[in-house]
Amino acid sequence: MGRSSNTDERRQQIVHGLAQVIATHGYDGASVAEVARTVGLAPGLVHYHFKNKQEILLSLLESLGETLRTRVADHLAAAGAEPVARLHAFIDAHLAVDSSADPRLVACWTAVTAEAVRQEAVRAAYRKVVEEDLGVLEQLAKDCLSATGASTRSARTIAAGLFAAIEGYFVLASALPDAIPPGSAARSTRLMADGLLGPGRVVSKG
Amino acid sequence: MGRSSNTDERRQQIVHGLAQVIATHGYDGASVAEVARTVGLAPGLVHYHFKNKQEILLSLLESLGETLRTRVADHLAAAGAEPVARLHAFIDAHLAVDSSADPRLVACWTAVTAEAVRQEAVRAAYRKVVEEDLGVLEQLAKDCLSATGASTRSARTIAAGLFAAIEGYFVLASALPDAIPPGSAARSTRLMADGLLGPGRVVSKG
Amino acid sequence: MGRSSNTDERRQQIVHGLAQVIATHGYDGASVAEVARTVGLAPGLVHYHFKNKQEILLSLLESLGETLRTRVADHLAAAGAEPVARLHAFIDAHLAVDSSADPRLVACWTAVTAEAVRQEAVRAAYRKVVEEDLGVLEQLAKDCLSATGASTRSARTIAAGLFAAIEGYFVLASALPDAIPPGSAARSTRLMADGLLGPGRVVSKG
Amino acid sequence: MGRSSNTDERRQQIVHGLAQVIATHGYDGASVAEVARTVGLAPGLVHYHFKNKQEILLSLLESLGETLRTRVADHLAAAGAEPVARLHAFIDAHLAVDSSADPRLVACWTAVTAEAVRQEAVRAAYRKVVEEDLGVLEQLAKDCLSATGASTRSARTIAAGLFAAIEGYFVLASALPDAIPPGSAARSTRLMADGLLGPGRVVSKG
DNA sequence: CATGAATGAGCTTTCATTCAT
DNA sequence: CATGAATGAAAGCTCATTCAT
Repeated sequence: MGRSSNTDERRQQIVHGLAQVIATHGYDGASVAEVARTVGLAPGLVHYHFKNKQEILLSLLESLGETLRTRVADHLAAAGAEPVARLHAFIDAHLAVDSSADPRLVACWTAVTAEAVRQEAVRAAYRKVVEEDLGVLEQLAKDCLSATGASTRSARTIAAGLFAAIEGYFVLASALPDAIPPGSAARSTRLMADGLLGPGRVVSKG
Repeated sequence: MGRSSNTDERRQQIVHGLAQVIATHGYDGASVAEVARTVGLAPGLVHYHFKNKQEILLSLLESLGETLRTRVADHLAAAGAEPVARLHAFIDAHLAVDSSADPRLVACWTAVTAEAVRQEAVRAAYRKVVEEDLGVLEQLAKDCLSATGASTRSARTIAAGLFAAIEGYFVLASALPDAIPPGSAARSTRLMADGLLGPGRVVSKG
Repeated sequence: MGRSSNTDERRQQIVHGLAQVIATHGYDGASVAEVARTVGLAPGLVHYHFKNKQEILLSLLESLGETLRTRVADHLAAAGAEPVARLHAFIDAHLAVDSSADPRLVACWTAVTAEAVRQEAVRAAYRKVVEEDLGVLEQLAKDCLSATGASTRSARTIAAGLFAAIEGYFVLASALPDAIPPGSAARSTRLMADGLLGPGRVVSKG
Repeated sequence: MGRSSNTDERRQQIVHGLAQVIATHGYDGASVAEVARTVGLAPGLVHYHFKNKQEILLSLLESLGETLRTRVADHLAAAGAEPVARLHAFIDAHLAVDSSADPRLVACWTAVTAEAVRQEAVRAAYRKVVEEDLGVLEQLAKDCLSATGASTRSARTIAAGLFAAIEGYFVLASALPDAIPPGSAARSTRLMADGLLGPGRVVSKG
């Protein structure tokens, strides 16, 4: 009896709508009304499925995290066992412009990042996603260091640097796409990784 | 003749107010009223000196560009003639945490960047600032490459990569400061530069 | 024949839910959704059993009237035949803090009264309940007056005064409970009754 | 320079508007938009002068308290020194239907009372007004008791009872005006006072 | 130049009510 | 009877911008 629940798909629809609108208008500029219009729903329905606008954003963040996790897993699975190859695979998972890369997601991610700066709850969720990603990256860096007999002390710092480069490419891709020579992001980041892992590698205070 | 115009001073005050507020509330969250309150002016006065809120942002962007230009010039002047030292100076101008570094400016910059994504006029002004900075960086890269007898073809790509890393550190510093090992940003970026300039350096399509 | 209708039971449930919610949130603050949630029903079901929210309120008013009627009847039955004792019993039925007194009902009653001020239909139903109660009170006043050989002309006025005192205690109990010395309401009202019935008793225009 | 401030009169205007609307629609039913329309102001202006709707209500409560204080002072000033006469003057200040009595204010007061039940801040302000009024009433009761050589122990209880009667008449006047014999309220309340002050007067626990 | 009141559009959110299942 | 998703009309509130003084 009763209509069968379609809450999950509705929530997904709304999250998708927010992603669409955020990509071009930013979070503040994404009115609930337009999000609803974008996915063809009545405005009131949005708040039936989500307590408030922030909750949609948190849900979107979760979804972005999930997408990222999947991409990373897929690329790593295809990369084999060689540490550096795996590190490169991680970079490609984030920056390679392949068939499954969605420029809209990048714009979305940078908008979410901007919002994490000023909403505590968003920052917490953002931190979770980032730290998971950073954790994987740190482990990959460790493996690379170990393979050459180097100390793994700097793995975290290396991970942070590479993550910054990736995040920076995202921002640049959103704001000034033509400032990035086409196809250079993944390649350059691999070289930056080489630099971080090389003989002059970072050490703490000496 | 009547009292001398204080327009410039007022405009600076207002721009400064916007910077203050933007750093914590973002651009959308920065109401004209609060900006005025922050610098002790009447709300109406803001629109006497600026056509609209966006114009204040553009003025702020100009001011940020000026600050950046000065910092870079100062660091380069102190760096001497050695190409790699000059490149490191450029990096330090952006990332070194010294007495003249203002975390508020970083937050401000990332907020402005976010706005450049969606306002054409802001993007244009942002592009101008970034391209000037990128231009300097490209030249520094060229000098480094020339010094080793290498082709300068990849200078632009190298500049973009380093700029991305810097921008990424800015974003990370704003959103998740403790994800960056303290003091590591400038050092890591120098290593990334080494990687980009090294033997495996980027080449375009072959 | 199919399952027996449970409409009456459902209606009672819903009315009970409204009473619960009204007591703390007022009528406007009592959303249909929360009323339904309070009694564990689906929101849609409420409008199957009641045309609209007002109808639930009217039903609640009827229920409150019934409760009152019962309390008065019980107290009068236990009071014997002496007129003043019966009047005191009426007062106790409204104000005594005994095991069967429900502070929630008082809050509920005052909320309903407030609503009677602005909804015609509620006022009509409220009038019916009040006038029945007032009618009983007037008769009790008449009996007291007759017993002393006094004119019964002022019975209605006396009844109105006592009813006002009772209603006022209800309001005060809801809004500022600690303004009423504990246990004083019934006792004070009996004294007020003495005053109204006494030698200086009210007379109309002369 | 600049337009001279008219904030005070605007605030008064808005408070007056709320009083008008509240009297017929209750607090929840009084939309800010209608309040503004009632006094011929733009909707946005209301929130320029008041932080939110509740603040208007608190301001109204203050204004009602001031009106009450003035009425009581005026009546007491005209009453002379005789304790019972002064008590009667207090009652008249609240219940006499004279040229300065405003039925709208009564409706307003009952609506505010209803709101005090559920908004903490309103309750606090309401308590302040009521306790000042009750304090005066208690002192008047004490004076009456002292004049007859009786203990003043029950003054507070007497005051609460009379206040309840007054409040009850307010409620009744708002909800069912014709349930009160015209002109009887003040007279009956005086008699109730007689009863409370009489030989059977309230005593605590025996 | 400066003030701060005024405007009105637009936002998020709530909610009584309806309706497909 | 019952469910719970869907609707759409408010509501309170914010704010860039204008303007009388």
